[in-house]
Amino acid sequence: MSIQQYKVRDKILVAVDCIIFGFDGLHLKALLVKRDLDPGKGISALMGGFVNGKESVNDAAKRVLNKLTGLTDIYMEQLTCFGDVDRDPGGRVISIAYFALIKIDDYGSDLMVEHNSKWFPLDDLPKLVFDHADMIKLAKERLQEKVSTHPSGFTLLPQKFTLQQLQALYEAIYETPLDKRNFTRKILSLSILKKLNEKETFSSRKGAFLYEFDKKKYKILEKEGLKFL
Amino acid sequence: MSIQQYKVRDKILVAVDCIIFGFDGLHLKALLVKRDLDPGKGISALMGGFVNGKESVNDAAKRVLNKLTGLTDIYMEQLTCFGDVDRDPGGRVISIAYFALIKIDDYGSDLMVEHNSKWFPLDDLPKLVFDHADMIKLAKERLQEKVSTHPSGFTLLPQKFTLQQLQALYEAIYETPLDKRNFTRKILSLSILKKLNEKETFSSRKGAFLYEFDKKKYKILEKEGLKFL
DNA sequence: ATTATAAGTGTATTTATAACATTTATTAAA
DNA sequence: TTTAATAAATGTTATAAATACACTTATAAT
Repeated sequence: MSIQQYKVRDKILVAVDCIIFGFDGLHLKALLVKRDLDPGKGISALMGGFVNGKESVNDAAKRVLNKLTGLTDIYMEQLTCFGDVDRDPGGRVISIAYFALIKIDDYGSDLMVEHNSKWFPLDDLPKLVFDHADMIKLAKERLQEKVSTHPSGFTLLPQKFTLQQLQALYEAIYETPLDKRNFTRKILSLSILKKLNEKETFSSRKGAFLYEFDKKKYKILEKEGLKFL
Repeated sequence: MSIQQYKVRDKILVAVDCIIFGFDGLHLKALLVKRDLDPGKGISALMGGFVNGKESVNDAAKRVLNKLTGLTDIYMEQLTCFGDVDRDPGGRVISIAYFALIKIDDYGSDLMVEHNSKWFPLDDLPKLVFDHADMIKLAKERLQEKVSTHPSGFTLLPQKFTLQQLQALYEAIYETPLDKRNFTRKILSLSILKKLNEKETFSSRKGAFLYEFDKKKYKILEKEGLKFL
């Protein structure tokens, strides 16, 4: 219900593109599709779509993400707007980029076939359409900042995880090795992990204790501001 | 020169809005105008405008900012996209918000008359149109993060400034008092300030030494990542 | 019983942050 | 010319955080 319309001006196509991060225990990965329309048909691209007039930009991003993954309640936040005039040779399209973090195992192989999608390690990306490589680069930087002050990274791990998995995740995100003792001490000192009476015995004979993120405790500590690593 | 056009879809009006920060030595302020078109005519608002089809979103923000201030080379960065469906009762308009930092003295009173603009302390803002209050709130949070790792704050001060002015600026941005000795030691330890052989004697009998930001030194140290406060 | 594997753990050093009060330079007024 | 007033300049100590570094332990497979 508009109370008054603006006079005719340059309307612009608005798209959303999603940088979807996953973690396989060793490498940070991005989920890419083969673009199914020209320009750039057949080239690797981020999952994206146009924002329609009746939905918010955030909702458009959720819709696109849900279409690709079938998942709802995905951790997602807006990255930035890419607004260069010639970024898309198909027309004047600005794109609002979002980055999302999902558990790589939640994304089934049937969906990969259906959407012609594939995980790529961040350090070995294929050629990408338009400015999508810039988007991924920026998203990675934002992810690094984010996980240093927020527990968002846990979203990339299974619900139950070992301290070594968590460390491997931070090492992959920061692209730097970390000292195991210092890492363990630091992360446990935050007291936002719940140690379970379960071990994962897949990767060692001794077995490593599993932990869970303790959301309640975190909510209490959040206000004062935690520093992760 | 498009190589192929997308088929007709929902095109959307795209606006930019600028949160322009200034510092008067005591308070952090935002520059606001009286909106000159409906809806919301006469109500306080951020300076904004529509993005036209032939300019990048960033260029649109620069244009709008230049129109208001007459200034070029302003420190500015994109904040985020505000994309709710009903955020603007005048129609479906998404807005890319930018925040800018200027020296309050650079903005002459003739321009204030011409644009019906005025500085408001952040803790005493008038009623604002649409979601502009949210934009300012978010911009302030981003500014706090920004100045903790980048020397952007200097952009709000005169080129030559005293350590007390700099401290007052950080106190205003963080909304918290800081210890003078600790502040001085910390900021000087970064060695990105050049002490001048000049004193400013306006606010004390003894006079306080003036300093300048040393851009060259900063560029060298930047890579390793500085932590300001 | 032995071996192989990754898990789990402690200390000492360095660096950063935080808390805290007096002296100094200068001008204006007595 | 002394005195008073004002803000500038300055140092130390205590606490907390980050870093560097290597051996012991639990378990399953042989």
